[in-house]
Amino acid sequence: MFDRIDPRSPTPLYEQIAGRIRVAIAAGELEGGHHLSSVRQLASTLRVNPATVVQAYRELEREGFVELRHGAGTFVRGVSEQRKKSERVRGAAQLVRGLLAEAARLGVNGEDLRTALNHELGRKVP
Amino acid sequence: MFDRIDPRSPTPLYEQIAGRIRVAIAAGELEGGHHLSSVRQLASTLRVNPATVVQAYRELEREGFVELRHGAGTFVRGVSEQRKKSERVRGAAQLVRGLLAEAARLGVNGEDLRTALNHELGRKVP
DNA sequence: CCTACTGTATTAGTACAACGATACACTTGG
DNA sequence: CCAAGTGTATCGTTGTACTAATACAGTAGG
Repeated sequence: MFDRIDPRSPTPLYEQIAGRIRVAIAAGELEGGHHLSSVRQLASTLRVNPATVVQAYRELEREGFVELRHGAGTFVRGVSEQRKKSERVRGAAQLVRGLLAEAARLGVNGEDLRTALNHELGRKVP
Repeated sequence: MFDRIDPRSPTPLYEQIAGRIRVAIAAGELEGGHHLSSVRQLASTLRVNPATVVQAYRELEREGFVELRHGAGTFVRGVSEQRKKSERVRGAAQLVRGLLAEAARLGVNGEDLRTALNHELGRKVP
């Protein structure tokens, strides 16, 4: 799962790590109860400091994807499909609000954004 | 135009300043050739360091909105409607690509984004 | 039980962006 | 010509995000 992790990327290491695991969970590759690699183990695999892995795990915990159990390990939290969907919707809404704020700053209107998004997604309008 | 500028906002001062001017130009409130406030003048109005205003002006210059003339002042550049539109489209595309990258990191798919955007814009599908 | 494993907490170092201070160089109007 | 006003360049201080280092505390299997 961690073939390539790039220390020179502008996106922080802990974000890269959290990102991989997050999409794996969202995609259903990791099921609820799955025991993730320990902080030290993953850190040594990635040639990274344990604290960095902790930061990634903590972020996933805040988002409700995993559970950290002191002394035991870190486990994927079981989430219903319903919950997953509503989480995605919530996340999408938040992203879009950020996008709109940014666009307003730049003087770009919503219609331009919609056009651009449709273009980027391949123009198939539902 | 600068009723409120917030030093404690997470968005940098120079971004706030550039943002105001940018939308004013994009909206046509400031026409080509308009002489903007001088660096020092605007700085003193905003209770901010001149260098901060310079940074804002420079950003607008890179984006082609204004022109800085040494010793003379800073002026709004005349841009054709055509150019304005293509600039908006380019900006929108860039924003959307950023959005998609962010969404991929979070495990949110394009359809969710489209739905969220339509929802946020009031559902009217062209 | 107790050892070897787990996460936790605190601190430090590094890099970088933001902002400010100050001295410099160009333009323009009188 | 030159003084007043303009942008320019450079440096220093501050705050913050990222990563690492190290010592602490809980859990569980032999």
